Amino acid sequence: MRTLTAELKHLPLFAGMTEEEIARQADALRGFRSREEKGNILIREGEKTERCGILLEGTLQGHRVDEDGVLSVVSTLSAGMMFGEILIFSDQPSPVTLTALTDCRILWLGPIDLQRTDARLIRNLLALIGSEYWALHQKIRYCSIVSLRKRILTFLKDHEATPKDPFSVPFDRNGMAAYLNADRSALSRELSRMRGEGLIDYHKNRFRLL
Amino acid sequence: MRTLTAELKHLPLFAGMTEEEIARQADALRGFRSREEKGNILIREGEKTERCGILLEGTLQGHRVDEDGVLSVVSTLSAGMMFGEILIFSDQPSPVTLTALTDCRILWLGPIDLQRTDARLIRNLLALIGSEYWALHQKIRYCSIVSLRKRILTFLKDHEATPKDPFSVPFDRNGMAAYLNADRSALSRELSRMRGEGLIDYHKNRFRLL
DNA sequence: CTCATTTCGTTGCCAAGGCAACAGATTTTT
DNA sequence: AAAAATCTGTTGCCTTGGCAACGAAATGAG
Repeated sequence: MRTLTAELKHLPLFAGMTEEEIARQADALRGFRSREEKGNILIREGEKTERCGILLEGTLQGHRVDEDGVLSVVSTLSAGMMFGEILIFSDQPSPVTLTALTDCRILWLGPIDLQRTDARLIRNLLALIGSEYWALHQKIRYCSIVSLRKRILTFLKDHEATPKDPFSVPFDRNGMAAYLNADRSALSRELSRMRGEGLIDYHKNRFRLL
Repeated sequence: MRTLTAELKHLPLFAGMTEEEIARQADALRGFRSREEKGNILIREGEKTERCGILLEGTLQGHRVDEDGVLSVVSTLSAGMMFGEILIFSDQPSPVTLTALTDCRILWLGPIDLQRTDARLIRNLLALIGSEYWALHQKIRYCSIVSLRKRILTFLKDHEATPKDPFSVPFDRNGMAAYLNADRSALSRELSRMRGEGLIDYHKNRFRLL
């Protein structure tokens, strides 16, 4: 673990720390790497965990399936993002199931001994928690919009980097529908209506607001 | 501030700490008390803050109003709960507006210097963040249930302390509707249907599952 | 290349529930 | 206590969008 800190120094968790500090902290944090195949489940809904992780490579998805089998996608994680870091300090079970959407490389951390942890790292950790908290609020924002059209538009606007330019969303139709709590066919229908009215243009997961 | 630690030692944030430690930490945390009248806004959506707080007495509500004036209630806080503790370590703006639903007493804390903060207190803080995170996931769980009836039932089950016993929910009809993302009249209609079918019984904000 | 599998679009049907409007009940104000 | 304001229930109307079913397109496997 004390090797390969080069890959770690660009991670938000280690921001502002020297390689030496990182190596020492990663040691104290009991870090180790693993590979996960597409489809693997990293954390199951309802389970507790004492480890959190950083996604070094690949894509993860946090989701939940209700009694009727309806899939609800809560989050999508891309490289550099962290997961489980909120769980390990409370004894709450995981609210979602975390699955590898592609082959992944993970850096696992924990259990974390706060006494031995750098204040700088704790600050970074808290900032990361803030981001995740924010993402969750976004999801709630979408959920609480009644009209599907407005829900879609809000979602798209939030993903638009610069006005009028095309952009990608990190979902296929199914995923997008599950994230927006909508029926896939209803989503398709509404999207093509919106294209018909000249509001948007799109192809696959690339969109453009007009 | 170094007085009146008696009231603080039962707060989750100070769990497991001696009065002496609490007094020292509360000092380091720049704590001070304030009173807020019913209707006061403590934090406004979109604003950043470097202070967080603990609700010593009263009730707070976190909510958001969309462009069309639709109210969405995100959380309700009762005495002992904390707010804003996630915000102060990230530079995210507040995702909700926090309003006093009744007259309140608040203990304000921050800005927090992590270097000078007890590890025990940080652990407590992280545990509290975990609870809030969990509550947010609950809200998402409700949101993502399509059928209003199931949404109501899930919500009620989560508030039922012991099976078959009556229990209160911390909302009036309007609040409950806003929290469940439903129309108030639709909620009333569904509730009386459910009563008609012998599923539940209720009066005002007291319910019973049958 | 062919067959299989997954993904995406389309459309008809229909029920859930949003919306508006009103009435009774309850609470607060004066 | 009277009046005002707020809260809750009820009901009719009608749109939104869930559901199912199917075909086309795209992707992948053998």
